[in-house]
Amino acid sequence: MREKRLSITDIARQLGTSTTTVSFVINGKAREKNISQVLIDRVEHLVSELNYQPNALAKSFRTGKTMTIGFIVDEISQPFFSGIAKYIDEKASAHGYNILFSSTKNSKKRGGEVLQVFNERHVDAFIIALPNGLENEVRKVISSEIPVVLFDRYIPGFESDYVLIDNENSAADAARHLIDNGYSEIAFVTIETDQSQMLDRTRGYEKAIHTAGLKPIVKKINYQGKSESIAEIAEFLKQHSQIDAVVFSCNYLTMDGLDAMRQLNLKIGEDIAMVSFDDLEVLKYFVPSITAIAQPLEEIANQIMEILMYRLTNNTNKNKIKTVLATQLEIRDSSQFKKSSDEVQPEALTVGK
Amino acid sequence: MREKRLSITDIARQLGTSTTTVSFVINGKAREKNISQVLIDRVEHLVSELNYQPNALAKSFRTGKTMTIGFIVDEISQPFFSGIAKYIDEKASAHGYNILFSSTKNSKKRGGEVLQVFNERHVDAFIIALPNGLENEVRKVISSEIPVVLFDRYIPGFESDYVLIDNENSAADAARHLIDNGYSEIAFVTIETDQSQMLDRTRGYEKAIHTAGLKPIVKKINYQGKSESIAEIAEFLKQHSQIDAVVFSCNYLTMDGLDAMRQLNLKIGEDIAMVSFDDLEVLKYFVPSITAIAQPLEEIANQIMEILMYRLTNNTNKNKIKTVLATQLEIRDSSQFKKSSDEVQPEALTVGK
DNA sequence: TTTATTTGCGTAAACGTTTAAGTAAAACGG
DNA sequence: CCGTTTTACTTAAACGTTTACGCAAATAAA
Repeated sequence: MREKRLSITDIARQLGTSTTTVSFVINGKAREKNISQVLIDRVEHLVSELNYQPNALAKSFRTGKTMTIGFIVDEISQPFFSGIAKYIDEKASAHGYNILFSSTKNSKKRGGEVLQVFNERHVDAFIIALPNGLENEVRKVISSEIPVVLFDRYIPGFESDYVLIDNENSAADAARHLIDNGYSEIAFVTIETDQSQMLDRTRGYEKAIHTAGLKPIVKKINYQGKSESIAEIAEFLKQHSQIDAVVFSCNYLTMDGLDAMRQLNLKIGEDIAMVSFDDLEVLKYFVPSITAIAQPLEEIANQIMEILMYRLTNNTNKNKIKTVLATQLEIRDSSQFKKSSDEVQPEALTVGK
Repeated sequence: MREKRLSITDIARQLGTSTTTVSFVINGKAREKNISQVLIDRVEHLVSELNYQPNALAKSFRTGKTMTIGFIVDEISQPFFSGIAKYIDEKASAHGYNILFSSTKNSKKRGGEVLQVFNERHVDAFIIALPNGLENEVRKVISSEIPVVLFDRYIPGFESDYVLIDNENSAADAARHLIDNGYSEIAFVTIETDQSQMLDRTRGYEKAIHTAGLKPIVKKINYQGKSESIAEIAEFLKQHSQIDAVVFSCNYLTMDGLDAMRQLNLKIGEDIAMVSFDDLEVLKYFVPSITAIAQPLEEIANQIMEILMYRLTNNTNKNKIKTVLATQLEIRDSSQFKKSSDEVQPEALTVGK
């Protein structure tokens, strides 16, 4: 038996005025609409006395604006996405927007459903980590003039606003870092995919390797599941025993790689060096700590919200805004072995010697 | 220039029928409302042909149901919360509900604002990790007959549905595990708070310690920030050099503890054992791996959604449902030292010996 | 003083649905 | 064949806002 909420009509009736007036006062349009100060005061007083809360549903229905942003990612529990979500929430809240989220599991089907549901709910804008194969559906949304900002990945040639990181140069940096530290048999472990960010990372790695006159060793995992992936990485490392360093192309491959190396009893920083694309808490606390390419989460979220706010205020979708951000290579102990062992924590390196 | 969407009226007009009929068909009430099969078919045909999508906003406005659940936590980026969010999203989506989330930063002010905003938006239900001091506001929501399920913590004597874990016994288990493995100077590091889950954990620890005839060593951190916390833990451990094991009462204290121990050059599993309340990926991959109390994320989410669905279908708020779930003590290498070193991985224990 | 403008409000329509209530025709019961 | 029930639909109100438009009174301009 939910009691009926106070409506703007109730306020108007109690004041013997019209809903128009009350609405103007509540929305701060009183001055421009020539409402007298006396009446403004009376309205405001009663509103706060009765603790009147406007019905956002009715408002949205009438105006078409929901003050809601749809946030669609592969999986909200992935630290990268929940980290972005954190900052997006902060910034959106500051602008009066709320976040409606859902995970797609990187499934086109789920993605399409979420897109449709959020559309029916009239979200004012979308923030999307584009799942495979959903381009056409997203294109439809974009052409219906609803602001869409993609992040983490995009489709080459796909016209939309996006915020990415410089995947190619980041991967190249990582490879160069290993090269500079004396490694020469540097592998790159990635997934079998046509997602742009993964291809860019692979290209960056290959360029750096070629530039150094080395031979690239690329392993593409056809990702079926965690245990299969671990086994495949382990097998790969066993088969290529010359490898002295590995770059893993994303956070979950890094984790699988850690498992694989543990299985093979390979000691990181000693038997083999590694760099992770994506920084994870575990990497910092690992002994020896593991070098990683850190994405600037807050900056990504900032840029996304900048674009969205621009789109939402200036009602235009023209001239797509394409932002590419730099990453930070967090150099840690385990990738500095071959060059000189002085800088490495003794207790990490003397293990088993 | 967003083009006007198709409305139920357009459908009705094109078919030369009434909106009522169309509405009934769309909502699957055609049979019970005695719509002829012929007409049903015509409506359904046109609806799919024109790809008509009902305006969820108008629907919500009319019915008062938004098919939205407000999810309010301290910080969505914390793995515990984003893990719960993941499962909640899955299960809610399956029931046609979407999740509107926001983080409170455990601030009463932010929490109150979020609560109010979500209320104005007429979310159908709330899932809340109750921030300090927000009891009265939440109580108001509950008494307005909107389903609310609390999780992670609650207020003793606060009448509401909740899903908790058995904090007291979990902490006691952890302490007993250490005792059984031969540790005797076991500290408990927690925060200065009156949050129920922390008090319960402390009580569990103390009971187990007392039962074993040992002396409790409790350190309460007045949490001001990460670096202060690390310093305080380090100072504490330095002052009490007799300590041979520590239980950290929550995930972020565990992380701070790792930092503090690193600062002091204390080798986990060797100089000192530890157990973390809350499992984190870093703990599993740490060498030696670190024992932790793992909360059953999916089961917690399951129970929350069970309660919510019950409340949302049976329109009653009476007889609060209070669920307490067991945890799993994930026993790993670093807490099995004192008892016998046979079971511990050699490379972990021989370090520095 | 007359006319034009500004001030200060109110009236009422509209947004897209759902649904109570009504109606006419068909089917049924006796 | 007449009254009753059932079938198959329609009419119209309602949900709580926003806002275009209208209008009278006050003020300014001429």
